[in-house]
Amino acid sequence: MFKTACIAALREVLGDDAADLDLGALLSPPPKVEMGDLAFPCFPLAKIRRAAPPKIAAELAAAMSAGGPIAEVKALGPYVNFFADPAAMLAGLHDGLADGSFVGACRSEAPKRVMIEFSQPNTHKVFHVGHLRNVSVGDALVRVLRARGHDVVAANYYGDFGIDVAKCLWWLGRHAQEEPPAEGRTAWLGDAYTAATLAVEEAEAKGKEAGDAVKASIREVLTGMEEGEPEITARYRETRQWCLDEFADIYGWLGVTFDTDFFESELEAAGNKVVDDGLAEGVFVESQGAIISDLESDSLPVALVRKSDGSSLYMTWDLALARRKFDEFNVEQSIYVVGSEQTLHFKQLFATLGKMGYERAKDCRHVSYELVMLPEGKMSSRKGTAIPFHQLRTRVLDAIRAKMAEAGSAIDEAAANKIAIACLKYGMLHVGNTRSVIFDIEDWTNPEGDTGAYLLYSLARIAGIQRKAGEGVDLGADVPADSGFGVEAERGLLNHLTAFPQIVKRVEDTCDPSVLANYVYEGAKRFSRFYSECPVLKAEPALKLARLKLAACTQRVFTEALSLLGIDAVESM
RNA sequence: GCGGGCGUAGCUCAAUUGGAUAGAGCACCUGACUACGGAUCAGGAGGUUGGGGGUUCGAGUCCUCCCGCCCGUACCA
Repeated sequence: MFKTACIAALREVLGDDAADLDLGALLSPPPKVEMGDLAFPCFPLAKIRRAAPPKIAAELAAAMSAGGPIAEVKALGPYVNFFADPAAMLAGLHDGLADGSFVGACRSEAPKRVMIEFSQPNTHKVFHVGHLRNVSVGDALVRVLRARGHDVVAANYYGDFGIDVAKCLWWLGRHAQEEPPAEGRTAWLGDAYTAATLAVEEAEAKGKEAGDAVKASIREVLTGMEEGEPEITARYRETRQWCLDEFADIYGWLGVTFDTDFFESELEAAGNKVVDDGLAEGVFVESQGAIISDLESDSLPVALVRKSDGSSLYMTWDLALARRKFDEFNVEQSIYVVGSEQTLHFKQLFATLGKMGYERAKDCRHVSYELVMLPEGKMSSRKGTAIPFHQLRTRVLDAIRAKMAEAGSAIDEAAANKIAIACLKYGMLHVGNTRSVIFDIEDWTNPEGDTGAYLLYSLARIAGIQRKAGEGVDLGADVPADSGFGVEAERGLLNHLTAFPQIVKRVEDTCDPSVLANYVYEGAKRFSRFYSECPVLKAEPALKLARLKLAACTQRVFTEALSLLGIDAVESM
């Protein structure tokens, strides 16, 4: 309403000069609240009107008058700055939140059916901090795209088969007397996998013969898995289930859910069929004894789809899986949340799907993100520096409980868990996808500063105000014009809250949840300033009403924004 | 070699997609009504945005050439 009023006012004074200008796009908030709520830059008019931008700004401002939602118009240098009527803006936001139109404004004009594949954990390997970034990003995207009105299928894809699994089982077979721990069995299996990998390397170091012997005995295990040899199959099924149970436990704790699960172990036959079909159709060709997808027309290197020994690869499974996504799930868009080291793989996958005749291949999207690092440097499961998830969880929880104890509050386990999750997810999400995340447990759980706890704290403070305000106030009532509402701290917060729908859209466009995470943090900063500068309960009735309404709006928007990040609010902490 | 990513305060990150004096947090220094929750707020100090050139009213952002780090580059996943 305010913005459209500004556009209308500009269009009126500009006349034909506005013909080629996208006024809505040019209008943007000034860097500081005291400069107004929206600004119009006059640079594009300089050529048309053949005058200096500041002069044009002054002329335009003089030609416009305040009225309706516009409280004031004035020129500031080369900009025309519009000031909103704060009470009207507050009323607009509050009513929009009450009748659902504000959140409704987040919705896309073109809803579609989209599948988001993320997490993709490997069984028989450690689930560690690094994997948490993928889960955080993927889950946030699922939530955001749903808020945008899309029909989202959240998909997981378990790497539960293949030579790596065989390695782990091979090692266990040789150390059968060792018992798995009660907690962290995935990590325990991961250790076995690592030990097996080291054993292979050691053997190889001794010579080709020794290396081949070890690899052959591992391959025997794989063959046993493929052919259903009883002992191997029993061990495989049991250990696989341990991993799936532990993954379920992790997702449960994090509040992450999937609509469908895919398993690598189920794609072998479909993969073979994709390759055979492709050969028959001339999509794939033979090369050096292997089957490839020639992507020269797409300026990409060839992609191997079947090894010369006849076995399939990662690409083969992914092609088969993509086929299911299109044919069985009928998705219009397919999103893959996978680390940036696989960028080439996905370019090749999408190009190959295009060659196979899937028009929607062009709407496939690889959401790539950089690695998680430790303050000491790269994580290495080899060196044991990767922090297994179960260990991470207890360490973060301990840090949060310690802080609660220090603050003298009774330790509320439910709240402690929510705060721990907020710290972890916010830490993973507030950095842009293209940059690596440095996981520093001290930093992330630091009670002071830019953390998930800070976000929850602002909500706890709002809840505190509301508890003391009681039920007596009718927030639906209008704020009188002379309430005194509208100082900088109030308008800064109000402006920020209003921008929420655009932020949600931007997250979809960029597939980068850090946009939203930073938005909430910035909002929490603005709320804290409001909180310290603007007493609510002690204010005069009219002003108190306005501030209570603003606090309520803040609560609604923050709660919604955090939920899109997969973070739950707490009442007290 | 080729392709992609990154480089912003001592450290960790932003910057509304080309706009006003490049902003936050940590760490350091100084303050805040016996408090609607101090897990907070205000202020100070800290910058040649890796470097050079270019595009234009205007560049951290776009083009170009260097430098540094990371990733990828058909029979691993």
